[in-house]
Amino acid sequence: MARWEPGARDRLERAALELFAEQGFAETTVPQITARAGLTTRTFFRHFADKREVLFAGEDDTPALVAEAMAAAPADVRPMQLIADGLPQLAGALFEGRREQLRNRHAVVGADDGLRERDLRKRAALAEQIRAGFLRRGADELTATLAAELAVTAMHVSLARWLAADDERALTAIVSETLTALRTLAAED
Amino acid sequence: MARWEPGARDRLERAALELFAEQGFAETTVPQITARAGLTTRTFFRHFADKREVLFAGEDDTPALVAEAMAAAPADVRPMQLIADGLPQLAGALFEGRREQLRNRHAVVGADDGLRERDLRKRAALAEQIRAGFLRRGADELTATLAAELAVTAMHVSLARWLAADDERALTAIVSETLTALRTLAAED
DNA sequence: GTCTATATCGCGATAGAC
DNA sequence: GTCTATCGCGATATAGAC
Repeated sequence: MARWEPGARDRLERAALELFAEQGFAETTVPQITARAGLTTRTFFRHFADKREVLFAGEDDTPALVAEAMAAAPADVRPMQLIADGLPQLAGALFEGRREQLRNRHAVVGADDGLRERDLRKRAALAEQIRAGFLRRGADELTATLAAELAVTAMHVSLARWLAADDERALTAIVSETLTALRTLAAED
Repeated sequence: MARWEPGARDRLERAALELFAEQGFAETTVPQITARAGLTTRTFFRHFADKREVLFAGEDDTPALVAEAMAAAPADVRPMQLIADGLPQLAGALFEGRREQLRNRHAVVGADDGLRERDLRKRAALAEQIRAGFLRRGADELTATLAAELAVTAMHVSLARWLAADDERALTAIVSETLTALRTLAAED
């Protein structure tokens, strides 16, 4: 018998999610989480930098998938083309199939200012990564920055629409639609 | 003689800014700030929700100016048109003339993760306000959301370019240029 | 694992403005 | 009087140091 059960990180995540849903994020303390998971406060902070982070640990593979997608495209594909071709698929790969779980998480995050801040920071970090990717592909500074912001915006707007929808439309389709709307809007005038 | 000096909020802001510049944000404690301002810790938290907020109090008139600009435009002006016409002016009104001050603040904010988060949240709140404005002007949900995100993105990218530039180009011109680049990018393919 | 600094905020009281 | 800014005390949680 091991001195400690394996999967501490997992149990912490689960316990936290449950408690956040039951009592709200701000009302839940780290000692409560660790008590439910059968661990100590110290252990919690060894796995997560702060209390918020436990909610965002699930998204940790996003950067790798993004990097992969950006590196895989032929060198002559231009930014907007890459976004139009790659973003719908990427969104599908990242989120499709976990709609209910993401809906819960979205509700918890949306209900707390501090969590929204963290969410925003993750999004900004992603934009920065994409921007770097476009620069590496030869785009100029301004184009790379704007394309990255555009991609991240399209992604999160699409995700929100997908989670809010009653029907079962594929996220992939919603992303494409959002991108089209964005291009129509920009062309307007 | 008054039991307390007036302008507590102002003194707190000033003291905080000084200390942040002298020692950095994370290294400055609220008791230090209140000591310098001649007040108590409790008073600080009655004026500012948390330590970060003291750095963003200066931007408090932005929402009013935005609301005014959106309400002033004729009803038949479409979102992209409104942005192209209004954003450069708005940016000028909000920031022009305080370049050095904004550069300092930008450096302080950029050096701390927590402050970046707060900055992002302010930006998100602004986007939400603009989105509501477009909805009130009759835009559909998706268009309103995208137009708002586009406007806020163009603004902050422009601001960053303006602050980073060596020359003395007007912010107004940079905003217009950024918007053009964004539209060119979106049209690409 | 333990110890500790300090951020955060609730409560009740008070002083002056209107 | 009522309202608002302020104060002192104290409780609790987070997060980093040892």
